[in-house]
Amino acid sequence: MAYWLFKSEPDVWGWDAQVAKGEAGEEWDGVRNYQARNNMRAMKLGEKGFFYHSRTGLEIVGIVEVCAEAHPDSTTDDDRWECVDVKAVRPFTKPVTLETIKADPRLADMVLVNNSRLSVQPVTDEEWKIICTLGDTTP
DNA sequence: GCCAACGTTGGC
DNA sequence: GCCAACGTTGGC
Repeated sequence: MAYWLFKSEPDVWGWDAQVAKGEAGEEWDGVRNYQARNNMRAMKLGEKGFFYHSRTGLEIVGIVEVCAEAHPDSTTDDDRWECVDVKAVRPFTKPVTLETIKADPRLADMVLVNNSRLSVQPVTDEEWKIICTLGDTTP
């Protein structure tokens, strides 16, 4: 069971919008980066990921679950691009800010810290547990 | 709003 | 196949 992190600008697609989609979930479309796409191709049904607000939020606000494995991105005719569907699982009691993550030496190797431009990233089991604890939610 | 970092494109 | 130019992302 792998863990992931999805990044989005809250003005464009935020946690509230994700929650509004309910159980049906929504395509994580618009990704035009091979590394991010490859990460989505590796995702299995039921795997979980963090939902991160970039640019105007800079914090992890909740947990989403993969509810459809990789399929063609409906927002383009270019067959190189695929995406998964995700649905909101639960919000964090306390959002975990980038500042908090950077300040924690145990999280120094996170992709979020070292490659901030990658919009879909893997998260290790250990990082997952630590951040869930910081966010006051069950892993 | 700025700008550094990164990824992609395209001419050679 | 290289690399300069360009566009985009995201933290500040």
